[in-house]
Amino acid sequence: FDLNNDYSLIKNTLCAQNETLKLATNFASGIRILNQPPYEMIISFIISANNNIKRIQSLVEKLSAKCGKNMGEYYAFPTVKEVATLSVDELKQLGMGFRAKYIYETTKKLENFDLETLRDYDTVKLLEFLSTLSGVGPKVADCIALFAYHKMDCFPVDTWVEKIYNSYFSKEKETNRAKIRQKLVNTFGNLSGYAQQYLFYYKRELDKKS
DNA sequence: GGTAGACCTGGACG
DNA sequence: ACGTCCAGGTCTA
Repeated sequence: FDLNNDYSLIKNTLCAQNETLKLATNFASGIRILNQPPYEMIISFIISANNNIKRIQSLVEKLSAKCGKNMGEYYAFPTVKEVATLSVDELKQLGMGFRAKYIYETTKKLENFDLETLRDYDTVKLLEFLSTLSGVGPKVADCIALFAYHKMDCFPVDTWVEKIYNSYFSKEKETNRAKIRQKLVNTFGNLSGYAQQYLFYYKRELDKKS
């Protein structure tokens, strides 16, 4: 948890942006941006591509059970060295599908790389590096930068954000996610990550009810 | 440099 | 029941 940040100040700033943010911050008031382990985020978000949340969770658990440390009640998310012992075929047997190759290649590349060194990078450099990993595109790179490296000037644009943008932030329909990202980051600056989280959960909850 | 299609898998939908 | 569609995108042509 990043308890050092003043969330009430952040919320007030975001509220002032527009009416949707006002609703979103009030609704999802308990949101916090976590600092998750980089490798775990990388693999988890590679798995998330063109997948549904239930299956994403299931696959993460299967991978953990396959090669993660037994913690008694559960299995820890495996280290890069542990995943590196698996073949593409074994990853496919877990149900990773076309992502098996991405996980394999990315893990091989990171096996002898210290992901902590990336903490010194600025956001642009970090995204640039992450994008070189197999299975990591713009959206996944943003998620890793935000959730593992706490880069708050990132705004991951997924299908939900695209819907939100076209519903509340734009008159004309925009499908180019790079453009959507650019506009949102221009709007929210260093609070982009927070805005994304508030809007994301707000929209998802909104759709559940209807 | 920007844009369609394909892509594992399994739960939901008709 | 059983084919079709779709899901927190990325890769390739």
